[in-house]
Amino acid sequence: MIPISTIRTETERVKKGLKKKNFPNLELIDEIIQLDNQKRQQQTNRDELQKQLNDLSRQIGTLIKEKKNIEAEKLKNDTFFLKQEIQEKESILKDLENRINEILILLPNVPHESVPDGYSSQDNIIVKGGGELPKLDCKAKPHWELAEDYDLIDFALGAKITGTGFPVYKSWGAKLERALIQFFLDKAWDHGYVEIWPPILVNEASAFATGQLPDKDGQMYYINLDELYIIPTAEVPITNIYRDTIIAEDDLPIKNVAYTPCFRREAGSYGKDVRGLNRLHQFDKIEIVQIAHPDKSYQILEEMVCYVESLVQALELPYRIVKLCGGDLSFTSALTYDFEVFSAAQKRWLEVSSVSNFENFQANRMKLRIKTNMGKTILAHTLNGSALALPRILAALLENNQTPNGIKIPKILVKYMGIEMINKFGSI
RNA sequence: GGAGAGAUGGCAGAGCGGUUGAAUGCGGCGGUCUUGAAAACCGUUGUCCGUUUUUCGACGGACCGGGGGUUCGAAUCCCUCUCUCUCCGCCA
Repeated sequence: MIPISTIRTETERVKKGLKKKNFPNLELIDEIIQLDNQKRQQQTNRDELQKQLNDLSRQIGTLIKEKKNIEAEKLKNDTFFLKQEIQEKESILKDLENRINEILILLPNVPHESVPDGYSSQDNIIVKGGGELPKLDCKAKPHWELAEDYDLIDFALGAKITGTGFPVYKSWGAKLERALIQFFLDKAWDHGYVEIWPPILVNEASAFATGQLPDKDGQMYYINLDELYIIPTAEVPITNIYRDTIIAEDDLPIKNVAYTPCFRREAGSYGKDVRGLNRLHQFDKIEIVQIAHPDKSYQILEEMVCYVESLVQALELPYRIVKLCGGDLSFTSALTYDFEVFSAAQKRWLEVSSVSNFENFQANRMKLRIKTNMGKTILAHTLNGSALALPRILAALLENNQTPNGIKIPKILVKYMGIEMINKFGSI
């Protein structure tokens, strides 16, 4: 949620930013400023009346102590109209506040000034590429066929147990999944991220704080009986650790990493894009989260991008880093870099990570603040990134590393797998 | 799931209708003392909103788990929700 003070003091920047995000209702900005003016006016009035009442009450207190009951009763009568007036002002004030809030939660975050204009992924900018595209012969298979050939993943079985989009990993497929999780967690641990193993069900306040609600209501699974949401990403429980807290500047940056399964309803998805591991209802992801001082958050964003890059490099996957344009940016993000990995058999780039700076957008919602060394209390900046999401990494690994003799395990994972190659006759 | 107890400032812990934003202790910060440190002593110590100020600040309002009520006045009384603890039951 954009702080109202930002809207007030940087109106033009906010408008320009929201326009870049293709936000259609820019007139809401003017409306909110007007409402805010009214609200402050109203509060000043209310406070003044409240003061009068408090003064009277105090006087009544002293009078009663001095046994001057008649005078006290007189004063009591005086409070009647005052109270009524306060109540009126109070109710107007509340209405104004509610309306302001309603608008505020509808406004997406203001993008960073470096974010390119654009409407869709077509307009994103490729900032960097790396790794070599594998040369596969024309008989190369997509991962869903390889998964079946080597008995690694059973999509039909998952559909039987649960439904489509809930694959069953088996044998070396299961172990490969576990190896990746272990590798990603170990790597993050070595880079100073404190590991967290959080709940994967969260309450409404948490879902709201990170911005999933109200924006993504309907994309999350919801447990009606207990009014709990099943997390679409570890970002939700991890960032919410710091909801309603004030962190000392010297404790920054806070770096956390968590592995969790993630659940997304993906309502409205269909077609070839959802084949195999490309789009699932349940998948595994390692998420890194940082809480940072506003002055340092963009430097930290670059560091996080570098870190994620080191992961895809370690897995020897061809990748590219994409800077999202305004129209492709998520509701909460100010600047996002996507990582894409090349899936050789599908001949497509698959998104495997999204690294974002939310600036104070989430922090404002969840009242996550920093006590600076100067003694000031300011909103923190929050950042997070996938490091990494497993299914499409797995898809790319299977496809890119297929050989006539089996599927080659990347060197870095050999120690986790205990084998160098998955083949049809057991593995070596 | 059943029965009971409780929720107060960074922490511990008083207050149980009238200058109580809240005693006291610990912690934190500043100072005195010391070659330095410790100890001791003195001072200080939350958050949000608004008004005002060039800044420091000053003033006003709100906040004692959340919401509502009673009252001139509530941390204190009432209702309700949430959470925590203890005992019983169930259980990986």
